[in-house]
Amino acid sequence: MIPSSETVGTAGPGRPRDPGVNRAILKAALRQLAEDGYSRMSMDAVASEAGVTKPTVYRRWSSKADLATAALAELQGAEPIPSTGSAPSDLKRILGTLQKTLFRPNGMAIIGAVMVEERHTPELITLFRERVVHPRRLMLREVLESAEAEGALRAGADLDAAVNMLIGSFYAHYLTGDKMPRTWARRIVDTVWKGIAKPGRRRAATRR
Amino acid sequence: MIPSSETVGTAGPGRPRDPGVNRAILKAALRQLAEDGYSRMSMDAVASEAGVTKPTVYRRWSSKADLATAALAELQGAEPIPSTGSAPSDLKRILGTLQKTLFRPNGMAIIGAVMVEERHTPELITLFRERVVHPRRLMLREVLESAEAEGALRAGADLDAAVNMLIGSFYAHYLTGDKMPRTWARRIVDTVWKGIAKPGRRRAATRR
DNA sequence: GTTTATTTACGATACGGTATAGTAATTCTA
DNA sequence: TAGAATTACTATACCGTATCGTAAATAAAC
Repeated sequence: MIPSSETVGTAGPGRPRDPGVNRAILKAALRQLAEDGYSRMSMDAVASEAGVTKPTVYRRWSSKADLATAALAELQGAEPIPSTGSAPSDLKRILGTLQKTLFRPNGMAIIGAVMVEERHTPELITLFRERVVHPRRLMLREVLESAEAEGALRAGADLDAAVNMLIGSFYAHYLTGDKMPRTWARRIVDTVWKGIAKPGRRRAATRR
Repeated sequence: MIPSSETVGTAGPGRPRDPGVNRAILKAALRQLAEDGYSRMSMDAVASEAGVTKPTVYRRWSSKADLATAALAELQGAEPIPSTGSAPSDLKRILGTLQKTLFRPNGMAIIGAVMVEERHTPELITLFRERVVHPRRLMLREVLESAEAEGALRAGADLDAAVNMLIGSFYAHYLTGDKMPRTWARRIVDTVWKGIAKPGRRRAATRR
């Protein structure tokens, strides 16, 4: 467990820190990390974009890697999505928000940014996995497991494969460079669901 | 259409170029591109690793971006895989080689490298799509279409979704950081196939 | 056919310009 | 007055270019 490396401002004497400065720095760092990647993200540019100067940044985070991981840690995992009672419908909603997240500007670029740094700055992808990848997978996994518990899935359905297919199809599509159709989430879930659900069963009506 | 930017050595008088030098430079460039990413790849380091000096590199490629795209172009698209007659079996073989390609050292890192440069050096991802992404997708697509022509798939099967799921599941798995099981290709194809094949039909025996 | 000039490739080295991470030295402010 | 913020700085790295000398091949002169 890596302790937070952010230098805490003690509440002692002297001028107190402006909490807005922290937020501005992290926001600028995250934006540059996503748009330019780690190695092009510069402490000068982050400071300037945040409206402060470099030593102000270094007072809070001791290095560039430190700041970058702190910025990544700001990424919140997927917000919980209320269940609709129907597994395919739940999956579509989860993937719908995933689609919005990934395909807004730089939603996908941050994945490239942490991937390419796996060798030089492995703490980035480690944290990204903890904060973003695993929570999202868990949401899908839970929907699938509860469907399985209700007997909706065929025996031996490969839930792990299903999770990877649901999420990975977005990545694969992104790499084509084509525009993502708005019905994408529905199409993916429909196809995956046919692969894991009990056959011969009328498919539940799906809301939308 | 971008013409090859490599400076061709005319066969006129003068000392001929050492063809081994070209290969060594491209190999070093590709390695650094994959391991370190584009912005950390340096012309100094490439030259040194290739056993030449910088002007020798610049005599052949006019810029760093030029060299990087030339190195990427060396990536050959998937080699053709002979058909076995059974679509699921063909898919498994294609995914099997994909698995070997992606999960050998730096097989995945190059994807991150071109992704993160989409803004600064978009020609990298453009070329990568042409040379690597599209050929691979086409192979899968062709297997699926011929299965469809033989009436093996259910009506309205979403082939595009299937292709994305087949490939994307690898990417999604990679992002978890877990080891890839050796049976992965089989599991993915099995699940996808159930989602697109005609139901009620005894599944063809799959070789292995 | 031998010799000489010409042309190109390459190594080694250096340099200009720019950019970056991180660090004093100094001023400001609660 | 103590800590926060700024300005100025150091050290380093990199891209791209230039120079100088040498190796290897062709073309021309004799």
